[in-house]
Amino acid sequence: MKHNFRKIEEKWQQKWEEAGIFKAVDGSDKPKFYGLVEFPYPSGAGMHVGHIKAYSSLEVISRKRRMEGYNVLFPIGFDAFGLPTENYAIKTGTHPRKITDDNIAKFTEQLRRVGFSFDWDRVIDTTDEDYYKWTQWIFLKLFEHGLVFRSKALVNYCPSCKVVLSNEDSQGGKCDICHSDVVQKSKDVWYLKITEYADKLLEGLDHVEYPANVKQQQVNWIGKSTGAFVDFTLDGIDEKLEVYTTRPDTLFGVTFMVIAPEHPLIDKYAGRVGNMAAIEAYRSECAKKTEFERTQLVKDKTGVKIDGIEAVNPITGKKIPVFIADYVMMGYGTGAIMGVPAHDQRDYEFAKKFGAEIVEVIKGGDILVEAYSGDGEMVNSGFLNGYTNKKDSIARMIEELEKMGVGRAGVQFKMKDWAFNRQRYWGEPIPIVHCKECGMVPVPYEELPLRLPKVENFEPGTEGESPLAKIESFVNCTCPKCGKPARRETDTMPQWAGSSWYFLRYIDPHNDKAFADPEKLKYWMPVDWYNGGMEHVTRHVIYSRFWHHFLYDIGMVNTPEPYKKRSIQGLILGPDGDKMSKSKGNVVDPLDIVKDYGADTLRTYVLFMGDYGAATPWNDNAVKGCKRFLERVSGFVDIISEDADTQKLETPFHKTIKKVSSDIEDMKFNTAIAALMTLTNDIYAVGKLNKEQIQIFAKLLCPFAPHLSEEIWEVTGGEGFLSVQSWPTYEESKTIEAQTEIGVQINGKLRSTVVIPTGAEKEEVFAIAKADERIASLTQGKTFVKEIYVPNRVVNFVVK
RNA sequence: GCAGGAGUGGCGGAAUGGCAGACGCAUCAGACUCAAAAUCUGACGUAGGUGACUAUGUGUGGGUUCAAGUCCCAUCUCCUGCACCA
Repeated sequence: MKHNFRKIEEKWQQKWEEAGIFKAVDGSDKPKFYGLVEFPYPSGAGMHVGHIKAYSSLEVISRKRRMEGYNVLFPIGFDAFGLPTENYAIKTGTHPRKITDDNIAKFTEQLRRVGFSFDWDRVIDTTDEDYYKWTQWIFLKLFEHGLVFRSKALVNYCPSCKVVLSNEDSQGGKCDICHSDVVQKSKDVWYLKITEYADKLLEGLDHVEYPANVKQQQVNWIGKSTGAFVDFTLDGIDEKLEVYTTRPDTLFGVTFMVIAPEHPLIDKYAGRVGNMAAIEAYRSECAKKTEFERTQLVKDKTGVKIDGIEAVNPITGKKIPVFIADYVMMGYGTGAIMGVPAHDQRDYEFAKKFGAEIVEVIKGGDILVEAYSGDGEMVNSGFLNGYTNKKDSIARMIEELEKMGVGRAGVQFKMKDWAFNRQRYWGEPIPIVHCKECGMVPVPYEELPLRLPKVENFEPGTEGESPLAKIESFVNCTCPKCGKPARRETDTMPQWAGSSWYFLRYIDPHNDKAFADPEKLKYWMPVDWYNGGMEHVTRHVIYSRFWHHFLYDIGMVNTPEPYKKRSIQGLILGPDGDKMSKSKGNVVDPLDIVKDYGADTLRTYVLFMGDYGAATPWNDNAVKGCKRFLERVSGFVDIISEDADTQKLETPFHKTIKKVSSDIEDMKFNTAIAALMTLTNDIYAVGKLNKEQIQIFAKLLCPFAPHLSEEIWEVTGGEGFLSVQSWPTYEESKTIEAQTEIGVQINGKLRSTVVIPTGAEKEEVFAIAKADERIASLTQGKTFVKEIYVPNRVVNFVVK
């Protein structure tokens, strides 16, 4: 049979759609499988081969699950709010709604042509008002439960996009969208209190199957540390200066304090400060630097001593100087630290430069050379002298501090609250009204969705206010509480809002009474397997876990963790080994591959090209190799025979069923496909195969190359769709060959191979090996010291 | 600096401590062809040998073991994430 991929791919895509065989069934009594892939952002560029690889893993697993008798939910949708669309709208003067609709149509067409077995009845679009109604609903629930607050803060601001960015969106000091430098700006910001869930997010990791590096990255991101808050006093002023430290037991070694340049203490006591001019100069210098510069540059410690203010060590009563320095961040801990130069390298460098005293309190290092942060005996530390265990000395110090009322055990997280507003048009409006009388008032639930007004001009204001602020009819409203005139919030939610709960909406996408029916949620959740990219580990995955934990706490979902298992796909690099990018011109368009080689070839290649989790360069020739493989499979149809010779293939078939089945579960798609290629070579070596065998082969190939497999199933007289036939099974006993070739080593070096009956006794194997001509001649006149046999693998004779 | 991962032919990559290089690509030779493409057959880590074979070989240096790509110690390089986090 000729592999006419153009004809058969169109044919089967149409048939699948007409028959609706990939639709998930609500209320089924079959076991369920919920396979999830990260829904795409529908950009104007269309799909990328990376999307194909990202979806292919769960496509294969979902197809296998269906054949194994599961009720499978394998949905797709579009995460369509966001800046790229809005920027394109501004540039072209086209409404983002139209751009989004066009792009979704384009993506949909592309996805269909690859033959993915998505349930197309459940497609969602985060910009659809029936969808974002529920995004707003969840926001109001968060608001109702005190997890939303507003605060003036230094924020990451992108001057080019004119938008406030979260920490997650400005990693490395660059805007995630346009890559310009981010600056610090003071703004009113909506925050979601994700930090309140830091412990739950950390603890939840113990109950999910994520790859070790993914877990580790989330642990680092959350950055929990335990320690203590200690109150220093200021000499002659009735004021506390609170610090956070992980080593309160080094309190006897504190010789100075440092506060962040932005610390409010300075302005409060400006009158007492003798060198305010110098301090102001230093502060404005710091303000010019971005956070990136402040944290990234390897540089000398800088700072200024505050004249006229001294702190008092609560334990020793000693007076110590106070500095401002930019190595202390306002955003972590209390914005103030106690300087322990003997045991903290940063404090050490600072002390050296500014001439502060260095007092050793832990023995074990050489404080003349560098700070010592290891363990050791406590010295110069009053009641702590003689302690050698860090845990004990910390516990004792906290006990003392608590007794004295000047300190307490505490926990800090690196994770910060989630900045949750953007000054942009193309996002979910934040459903809050500002009333002079009542303050911030939530829009009543029954008024949702709060729709985006129609706008002609999407340009944000020069000071970064939202385009919505210019729409009087939107802004002016009445307070839902007191009925007096009020103003609407004009900021919108960030890109990450819609994707924080989308997997719940797939379960019941058309429900207009709730975001999803509780019974359906109970049946389908949690997501059994979620595949996506490494880049979302500290953003989308954390955010969505947070929302889901919250929904669990208010009784809206039945599990705390949304995703049971997470896997990560590796990047597809350009043929030159560089990351694919338009500017390098090394981007491969999946539709070109579909046109030239077929969807089955594309699907097979992206999984065969290498380890699924690793970054692998694209190789056009290797694509042809996969095409050649499928053509050889196609040729099986012409060599069907009910000849007895085909029995030679029994063992290879059972072996392959076993290997393909387990490799798919382990995401070792490359070796699964290799096993099918090996079997193909075996089949051509025999020269024929029977009908049962070709149908088994088609089933094994079906998750990878479903169009060709369906075609083979049909032309060999298979009934119905192959995609819903049962997955082949194997018998362990039939995966074993009657005879096995094993290696024979002398002193660990391979010298010969012999054929033994599989599972033969040790003694028999030794006899066969010794009878081998080469072995016999090499061991002639030598003494056998030791004889080792690894069943069905290798024999090793140790001789002298 | 901290954490995680990876270094295997010309290339992508396989190998529960047990015959390194499965499978594919590229290359070379042969068949078919007027010829080319496609297809089929064979060779294909490196060095030596006509040859059966011999030596050598998984970043580097040690070690454990009858046996190491795999385990241990040290070291170099690369990738990914975090990073003055007190």
